[in-house]
Amino acid sequence: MRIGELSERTGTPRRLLRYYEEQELIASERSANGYRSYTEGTIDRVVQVRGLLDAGLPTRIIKQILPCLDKPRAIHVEDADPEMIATLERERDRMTARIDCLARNRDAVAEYLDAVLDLRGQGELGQGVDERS
Amino acid sequence: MRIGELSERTGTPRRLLRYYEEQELIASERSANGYRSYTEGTIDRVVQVRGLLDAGLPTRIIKQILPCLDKPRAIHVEDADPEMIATLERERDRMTARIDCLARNRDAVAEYLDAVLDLRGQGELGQGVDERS
DNA sequence: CTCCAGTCTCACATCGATGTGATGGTTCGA
DNA sequence: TCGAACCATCACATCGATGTGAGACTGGAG
Repeated sequence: MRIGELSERTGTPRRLLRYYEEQELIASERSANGYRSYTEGTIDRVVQVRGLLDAGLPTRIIKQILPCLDKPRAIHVEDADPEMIATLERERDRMTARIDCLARNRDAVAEYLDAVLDLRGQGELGQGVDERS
Repeated sequence: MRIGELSERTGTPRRLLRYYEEQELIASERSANGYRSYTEGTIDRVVQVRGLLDAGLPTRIIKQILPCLDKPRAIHVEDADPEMIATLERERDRMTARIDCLARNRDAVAEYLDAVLDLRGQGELGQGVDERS
């Protein structure tokens, strides 16, 4: 498919698809006329990339961890480079920290929301509960 | 405490502490001489803010969810504003999506790492583990 | 053939988070 | 009293992700 379709199907501006390619997060073939041509698989890839970007990872890191996810069972010698391994371990731990932080705060927000919605349901919201105008 | 100590104890540049205050993510008193003065509690607050920033939330959103976390049991009438509730629900769901995405990818990275480290342990890699100088 | 929609590249603008430096006031110990 | 080490504000720079528009090519529909 060409860039317009990929853009529509992933909800991603063309500009960003070109940017992701420049950052080597996605790849494309070129048709005879120079147009980019993507495979179906690129859709999932784009979604994944955007999810990671949204979760705060920079393209530099995403580029490094993506190869581990494509070919879950294929391990390449160059991947075993000690530096790369250290990077991956660091990022794994950072991701875990992020997850914990997000989960804690998400739970707190959810709890708060439940409490507020409870009050609304009971029509107790006026002077109610914690009083305090 | 003053800004220097807070900076050291949170590992956060002074510049950013002032920025967070400008964005209303943290608060400070002012001493007679105009110096900022923080309470012990500000340390946790800063850590929390930085965690959320690192997880991809913008200051605008952090500012909105922080009040729900401070006073877990105190619900204020103004918080029950339908718009605010909608915002919180949206953010809660976005955070959940982020968590899921991060967890999936973190697990994949971890799995990959385990596999690579296994190989190294068994010396099955290429010509030689890492053997390297 | 012409028009229009899609694509290309390139360059500049914006936005949020962060770095850095200038300039000046306060505190404190040698 | 002087200098070092704080602190203050203000302004400008940077960096990554993203927006936007110009100028040119391609290809299919009318």
